[in-house]
Amino acid sequence: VSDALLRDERITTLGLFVEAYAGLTALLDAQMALHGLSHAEFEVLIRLGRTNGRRLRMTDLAKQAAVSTSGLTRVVDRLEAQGLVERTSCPEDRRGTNAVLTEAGLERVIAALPGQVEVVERWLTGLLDEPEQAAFTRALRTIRDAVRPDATSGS
Amino acid sequence: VSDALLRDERITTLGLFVEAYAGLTALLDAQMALHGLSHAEFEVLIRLGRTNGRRLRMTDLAKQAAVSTSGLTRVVDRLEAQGLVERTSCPEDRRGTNAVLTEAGLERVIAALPGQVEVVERWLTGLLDEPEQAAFTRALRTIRDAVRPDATSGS
DNA sequence: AAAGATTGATCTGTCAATCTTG
DNA sequence: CAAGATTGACAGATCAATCTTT
Repeated sequence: VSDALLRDERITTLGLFVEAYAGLTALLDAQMALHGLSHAEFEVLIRLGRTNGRRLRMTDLAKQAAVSTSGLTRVVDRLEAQGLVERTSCPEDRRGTNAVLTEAGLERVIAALPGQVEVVERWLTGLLDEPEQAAFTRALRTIRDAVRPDATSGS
Repeated sequence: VSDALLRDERITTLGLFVEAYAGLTALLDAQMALHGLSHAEFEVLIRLGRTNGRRLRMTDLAKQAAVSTSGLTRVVDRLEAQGLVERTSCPEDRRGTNAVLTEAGLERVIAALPGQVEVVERWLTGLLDEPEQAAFTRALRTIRDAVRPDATSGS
């Protein structure tokens, strides 16, 4: 059996991407755990925090956070139980539900942010000089725009 | 409450990283599913395929693939049930178990690779010109080397 | 006692089915 | 009937506990 593909350059790039992501998120998750948040919970809170009115429909939030709608239902269940998010029904479309960030939710995510920034600074941006950082960010944005056309739904 | 951190540049970079990764792996996973493999299974098979003797100890394989040892036990259980991997006990240390890639396992991962390469080419390398690709790969390697010091255990 | 591997309990996410509203 | 959201059943991974070998 020919196995040249096992060493293919593009597969190597993919491997680096996967390993860098896994290593970095392990550090980020450990940091977030100090503030009682999981990756998925942080993802939801920060997206609500950045939105006008600090609220999004469940469906839009699910698309942005790249989870299924049922997965989002469960994340929001947990966040609501902690008082970090509230559900309110959409006035203009009674099928819909808005997830709304509470004051406590905003405080929680803001409390977690300095630690997250520190990890990113130490293990990512701090390892690259200015032009490298710019090139890296540009490449990521190019890829993101291609593979996640609906990542900004509702915002 | 001050919320300037919500728009911090480094958090934005992190967001791009997470979204690019999520979008890309969704495409890769769909492609791999056509060959009956999950992400974790592919990860294990390709690492065995690249190793001398096509075998690794469970502990080393777990470190490389960034899963817990119990998680690896379960992945190898499934792969063994499909005949893609075999367990053999280490001759020199009877506590250890080697996971060995079978001929069928090698064929399976090689069959899946062209599709993976195609996805990477189309949604990552193909979107960047030569110097951008080189810079992107270099940055990823820098980050990976920092955050995953044990990613090459046993090889 | 420590290391390698596995197992039971549990947690988190998905898919398919269901309920409500448009 | 389609869209938004939720629920039950289930798949995949982790942690803590256990067993064997060093």
